[in-house]
Amino acid sequence: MRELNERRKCILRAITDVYIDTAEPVGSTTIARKHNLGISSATIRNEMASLEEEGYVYQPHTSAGRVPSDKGYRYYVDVLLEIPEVTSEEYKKINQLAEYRKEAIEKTIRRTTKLLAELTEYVSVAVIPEHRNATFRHIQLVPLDVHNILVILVVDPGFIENRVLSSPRAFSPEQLDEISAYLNQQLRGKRGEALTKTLLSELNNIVPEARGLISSITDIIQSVLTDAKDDVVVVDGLLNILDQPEFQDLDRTKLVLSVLENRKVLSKVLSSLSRNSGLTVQIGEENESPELKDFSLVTATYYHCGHNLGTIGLLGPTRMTYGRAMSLVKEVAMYLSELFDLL
Amino acid sequence: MRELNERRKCILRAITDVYIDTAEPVGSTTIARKHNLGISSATIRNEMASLEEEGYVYQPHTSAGRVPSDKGYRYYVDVLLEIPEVTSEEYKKINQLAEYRKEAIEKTIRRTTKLLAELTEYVSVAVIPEHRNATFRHIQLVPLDVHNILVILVVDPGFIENRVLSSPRAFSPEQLDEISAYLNQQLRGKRGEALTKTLLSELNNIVPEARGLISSITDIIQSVLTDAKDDVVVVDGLLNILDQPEFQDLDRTKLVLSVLENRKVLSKVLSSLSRNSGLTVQIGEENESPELKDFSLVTATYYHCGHNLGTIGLLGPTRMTYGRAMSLVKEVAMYLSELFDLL
DNA sequence: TTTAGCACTCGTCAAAGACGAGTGCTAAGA
DNA sequence: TCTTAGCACTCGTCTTTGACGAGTGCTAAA
Repeated sequence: MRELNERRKCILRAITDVYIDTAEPVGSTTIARKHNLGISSATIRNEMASLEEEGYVYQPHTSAGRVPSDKGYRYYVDVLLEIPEVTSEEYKKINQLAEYRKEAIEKTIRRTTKLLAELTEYVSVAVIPEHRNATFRHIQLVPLDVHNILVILVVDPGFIENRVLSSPRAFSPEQLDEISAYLNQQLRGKRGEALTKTLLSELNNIVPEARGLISSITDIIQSVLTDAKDDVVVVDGLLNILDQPEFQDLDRTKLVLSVLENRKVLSKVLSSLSRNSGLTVQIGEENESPELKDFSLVTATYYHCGHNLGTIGLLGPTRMTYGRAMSLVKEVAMYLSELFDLL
Repeated sequence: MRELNERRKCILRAITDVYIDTAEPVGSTTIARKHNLGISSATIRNEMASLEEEGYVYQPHTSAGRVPSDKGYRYYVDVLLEIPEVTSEEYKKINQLAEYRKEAIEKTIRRTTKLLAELTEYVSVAVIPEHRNATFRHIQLVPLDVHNILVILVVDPGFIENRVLSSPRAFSPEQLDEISAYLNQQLRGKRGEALTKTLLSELNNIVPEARGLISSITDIIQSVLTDAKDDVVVVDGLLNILDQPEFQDLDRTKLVLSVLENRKVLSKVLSSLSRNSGLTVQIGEENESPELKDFSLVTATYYHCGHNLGTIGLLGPTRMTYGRAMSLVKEVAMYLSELFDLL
């Protein structure tokens, strides 16, 4: 990408700023009036024509003003944009999330997603990491009544799984304790692979009557620790996009909403982004999925002890306020990482 | 409400059926043609005028056909409608919910709500009962590490609460066991009121070092068992209403969606309905909340051992397919009740 | 009591035209 | 060579107009 000269930079920035603000194609006179660059509208028109030739802006129709193209937004984000600080107001709200630190990780992420949606007018998304990288921390077997056993599995970092197992046979608390004690001793800090056949048969030897129960329990552990289930995608503020002027057309909006609602597309996109690190901006057609070609996606990954945990971000029209979105997303991801490191 | 004569019944039924199907005002000729009642359109026009006079139908404008009023729908539901059986297809899907029986009650209800939304083109809603009526079943304290203790509280029917407590002091597993054993022994099957000061001070005597921890734990129990938190309202298929032809106007739709999304209104309406028993149909202005005046709400309560547990239902335009909605909601509520009785 | 006939109402849709925002081009000035 | 005033031109938007038709209520005859 060739450098633009200073004047064209100014004009592109002006076009983008105004368009982000108004959602209307920006004409030469508007720029000449508002951003007094000491330049007439005619000159601006000439420069605009050049910018169009180079693909930074385009005209929706002949007699309209200019709108930034994906390439234009890209240049804007990479070169022209100054990322603002988050306001103290916002900072305060983000830090209030800590009140909920006592909940499981998943709820914290949901709450954070909600906050992002509330602070912006965009759709907030997050992947709650699958447990594939999780390690065993603790298992607890609680006899609920004669036939039902509550299995509580705690994995690192911070996930808690509850399942109820029904069994025709009754087991004594001691038997259950033996099973859980053994598992806790053997598996602590380990991954799913640690659940070997040897281990299993040894456990069966210790409590031979509980063969069936043991296999159910280890199934649960296995599935929680290693199964490649789909990442959980959290979406909040879906209806925010209804307030965006580009979604006045009901049919198109319905299409878009259904794409965002069913989550498959998002799951794919976010999962692939979670391999990146730091702050990422995907603009329009840069998105992997053609369904998102009218959207931009600002994401950041959050960590647990330096370990890539998941992705959180904002999805809006390409005409989004990149600066604010980027600063918020970054701040929130950093905050989450700090929070989880305390766990 | 006076009885209508047979012919008017037929005409009202025809108007309602056709209008529910097409969402277009129904003219006299349409009825004369489709439902050959052996009667001319002119006669039907006369009868329609009478029906209008009595308030069962109205004209959106002078030269339009007739549309059922709330009163008309009410008569239709009460007198004219035959409630169909659920199809075997639907029955099968409902019964597949049982596969998830092993999960906590809350998830089952969420899943059921989702199914209702998928089976219909309406918005599916449910109240997950607050725990106010819950009784204590079991508590388990799991030391996660030196400073964090996982509190697992199981209440009847079938709710499981997880909380993590951080404590500057370390406690031995034995101490934790003493606390939980005591609580389990004293509180089993009891309500929040059982958590008396006497009990608390006795517990403090048993493990005096854990005064702070004990008060955190009992706070949790207290809040889960008795605190008047808002009912959790589950909404699914919110976007289904976008497919309804009456919601083509984007502004109105946005308004409606925001009402349904924020849940306060729904919470109020559903909570008051949960006092009813059996199948309830609220039509248009019959709804407590003016925001729902264009909607009908079909709900049923579900039970646990004869005890009123919560409400589940469907929300659609007044022009909804009452028969199918009613049969589905009823079936689903019955199914849930049976399921929970097994717990 | 029913119904054919007819005048009347009124919403919808498409075509036509006014309007105006914005452009590109040209030519003159710095 | 760069800038800019001027101007003709384009084209989307909004409003007006009129044709169309679905549906009505009323009247009068069967």
